Amino acid sequence: MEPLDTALYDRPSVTVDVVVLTLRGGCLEVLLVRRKEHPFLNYWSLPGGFIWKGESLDEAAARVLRHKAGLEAEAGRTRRPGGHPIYLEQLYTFGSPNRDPRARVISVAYYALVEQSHVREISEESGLFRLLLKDEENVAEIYDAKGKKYSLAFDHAEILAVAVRRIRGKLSYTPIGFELLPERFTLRELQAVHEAILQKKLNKASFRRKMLASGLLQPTGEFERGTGFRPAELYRFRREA
Amino acid sequence: MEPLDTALYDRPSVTVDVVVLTLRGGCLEVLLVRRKEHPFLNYWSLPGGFIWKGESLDEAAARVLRHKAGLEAEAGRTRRPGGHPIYLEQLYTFGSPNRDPRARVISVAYYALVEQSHVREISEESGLFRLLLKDEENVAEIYDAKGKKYSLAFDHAEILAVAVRRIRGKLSYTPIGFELLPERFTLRELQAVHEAILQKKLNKASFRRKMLASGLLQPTGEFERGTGFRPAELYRFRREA
DNA sequence: GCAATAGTGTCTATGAGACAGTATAGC
DNA sequence: GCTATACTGTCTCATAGACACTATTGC
Repeated sequence: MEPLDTALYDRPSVTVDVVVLTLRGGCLEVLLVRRKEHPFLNYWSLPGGFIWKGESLDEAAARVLRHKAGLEAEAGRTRRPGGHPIYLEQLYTFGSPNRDPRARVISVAYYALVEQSHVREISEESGLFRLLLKDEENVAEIYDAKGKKYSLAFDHAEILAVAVRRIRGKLSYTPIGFELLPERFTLRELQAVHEAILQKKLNKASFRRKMLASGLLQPTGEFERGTGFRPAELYRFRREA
Repeated sequence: MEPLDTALYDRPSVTVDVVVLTLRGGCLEVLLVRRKEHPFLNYWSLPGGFIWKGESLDEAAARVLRHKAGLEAEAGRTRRPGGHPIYLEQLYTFGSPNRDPRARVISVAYYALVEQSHVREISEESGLFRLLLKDEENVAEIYDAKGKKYSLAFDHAEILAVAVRRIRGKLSYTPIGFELLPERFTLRELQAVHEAILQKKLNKASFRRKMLASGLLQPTGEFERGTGFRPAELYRFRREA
């Protein structure tokens, strides 16, 4: 077997960028990190990194999640601190020839769904930003808590747009809203997650019926406490199904 | 701006592989090419190629479609010989560290939907093969016209499995079946496409209602000829919608 | 009792499947 | 007339939205 002649072709660098999504205050938010290098010095950007030798794409994404987002992970099986895995899925691969001004860099984008309490608080180097995607737009908009708008490094605003569209589409046939909630949650909380992602109000009775009929929710027999009104039952996601 | 230090990281080669799907004899088929090099010498494989400098991933996929599958294309806008574009979409990126025994090769897979008459006839170097994906399997099976089964090069049987699952999912919320048919077609032909992809019989009246209600079909006022039974009206896909 | 939300029941509209019935081509 | 398929009408069933009604908590 002769060695592969790679000199004839472009030899791009390949990175993995991870869109870490969470829910806070009824809004979809994304974890961004501040760049410490040129180009786009001091711009906010998606956490990412180059692929290492001997590492699969999934493993690289889990490593980025662990090192850059502080989310515990095992090789290939990223886990929440609590124990069960963080939702992590490949999104799309971005490879416009000039998306990085330094060199040819192809980015395999992933997205992760994380419960808000597991994400580090905002700091100088990283933070959660509100994520807004208008219909018909192909770039997402990013705001901090004060409502200030930011431009992102590279084509990361486009990657975010693809991520939001993907999760909206996915939600319409899969109830992945769980992944943004603690292990036990009420149906009201789950409905709020769906409403925040889909950006529209849902019918309460219908939402309950559909969720319970799916067989994916397991009632725990326990209830909320100290709500000031009738407490709702807590459910758990049946991951085996 | 300092140059990117790429020596610290793995520098994989990046290829594009295209799953060209078509419909023949009521079955989903895929275009494969025979390898002329090691590894997997003489094995059938997906048409593919390395990414060139200055070329986007979409453009690379269109080029592979044009050169290796003989399907006319313009930069970024692959077109059928007749005039309207061939459906071409990014599928998934495969990057297991040992998927190519020679070197680290990451493959960005695309899939294309093509009318059967536009695909070259079977030859020594390329041909159409019947494509079968069993439930719960993560590799597809490949058969020639005589029913002989083949093993594919690299992880291409896995790529095909992902492609079949993607098109099945897509069909349930988008009527991409057109893309496998000539410009004008009957509702019976369209239904046959859906049945072949989804691997199940559909209700005729219901299928008609749904398709006509979608507003995506334009009646031409013309009819089939020489069928031996009542001829059906020919429809056209309204691409502007 | 009041406020607020949990959880249920009922009506309606919509859309899919089943199936029968009429229409139209070649023979 | 016969056959095969096109195309339509109707019934039923499942599901979603609308909305009202009862239940349960803290105050």
